[in-house]
Amino acid sequence: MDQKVDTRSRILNIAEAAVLEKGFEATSIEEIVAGAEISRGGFFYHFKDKNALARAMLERYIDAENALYDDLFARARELNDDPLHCMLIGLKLLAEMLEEMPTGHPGCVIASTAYQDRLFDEGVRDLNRQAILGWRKRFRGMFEEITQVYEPREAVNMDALGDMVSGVVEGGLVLQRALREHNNASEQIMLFRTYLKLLFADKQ
Amino acid sequence: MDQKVDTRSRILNIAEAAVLEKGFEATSIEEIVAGAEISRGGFFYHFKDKNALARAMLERYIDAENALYDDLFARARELNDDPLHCMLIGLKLLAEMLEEMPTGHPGCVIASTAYQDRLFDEGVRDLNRQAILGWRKRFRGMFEEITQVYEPREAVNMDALGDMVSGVVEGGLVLQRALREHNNASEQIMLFRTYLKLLFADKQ
DNA sequence: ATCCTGACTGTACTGCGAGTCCAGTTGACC
DNA sequence: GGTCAACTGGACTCGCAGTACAGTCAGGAT
Repeated sequence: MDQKVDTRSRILNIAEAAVLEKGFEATSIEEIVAGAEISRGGFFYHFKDKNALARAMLERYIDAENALYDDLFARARELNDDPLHCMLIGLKLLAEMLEEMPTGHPGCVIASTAYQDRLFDEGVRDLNRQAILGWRKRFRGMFEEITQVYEPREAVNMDALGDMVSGVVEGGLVLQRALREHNNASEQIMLFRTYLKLLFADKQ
Repeated sequence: MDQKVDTRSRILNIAEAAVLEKGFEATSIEEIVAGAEISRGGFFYHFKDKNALARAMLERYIDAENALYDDLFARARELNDDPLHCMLIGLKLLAEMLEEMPTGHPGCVIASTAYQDRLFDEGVRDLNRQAILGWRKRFRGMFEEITQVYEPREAVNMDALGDMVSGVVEGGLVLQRALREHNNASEQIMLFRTYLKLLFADKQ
């Protein structure tokens, strides 16, 4: 129970790698079971269909992403107590993290899921939606803290600004994937960081 | 030859609507031929396989998008000769255009293709890449014109800033699609517009 | 009038992958 | 020794992509 990873997790690991590399539809159950060294029957024992697999993968991915953000901004907070600088440091850390991934970031499952959503059931779609709404709330909260200290130079909708973090990451990953370049996402985050510096230049 | 749309275009129209609504994989040749009222043989007469269809669709989509940008910024230029204001007006027009689409923007084929790229051959992938590089060049050119008149408050990489237009649109469309909201993309564009206003605030 | 060609129709076939069904095996723990 | 969870293995259906090919049909070219 400690030495060998349990089968379900092994399936998820193999599937995640394959799906991030080539997409959900292009990944066959055949190759997943081959990679995990189980039988087709074994796969369907754990997941009633591909939809259930997608759902489990998405849940795991979202949890990991949230844990990453928690960690990143906690570290940033340790370095600087000012909410703006905390945000700026967190974004820098995020950008660095994306750059350090040798093959480039695996690519956000959110976008991939969004564009193939007819393949999935309502549960999967809703999971996706809730994840983005969660990030909106997280970042809007951080931006509201900033506005208590800094006067924004231009009026902006805080929900939209919160969404922009996710949007810039997603958009950057799309570019990176399509262009086959390696640091578009981190560059885009750094540009967004500059935006925040310009927006919150003056203390209240 | 005038009255009825030729079969190839009819196939592309039907396919485009279906693909934008539910994705490429989820669209079967069966339903395309049913919609276009032709036989399966007829379909394969025009397109050797689904890949050729994807390629033709992408070509048409990219041409349309480029024509749209040409038109938008030409109109903006008529309204104001200053390169910054031309850019700001063009983005406003783009945002308005996205909002006016009742069902929301169909969703950019670029992102969709990027995340399913293993389904496609090198030709399709390259088409995608070239399109984004074209937009990078277009917007970088516009930003360089702006910097000849306005001093940017912060140093930014002009290629990355050019990419940010595409990235913000793509990212916004991903959010919109996943959230099932209607104006995220236009909101994101307006936020990016504010960024430019802050970045190029002072004349040289 | 005839021939040719481009644009199809219609049918029959292969092959792959998802998903179902189910009978049987194996190892752990109670 | 019995029970149960975690499988294996094989046979089957179904939908869809793609192949193959024979035949039809309208409209020029000669």
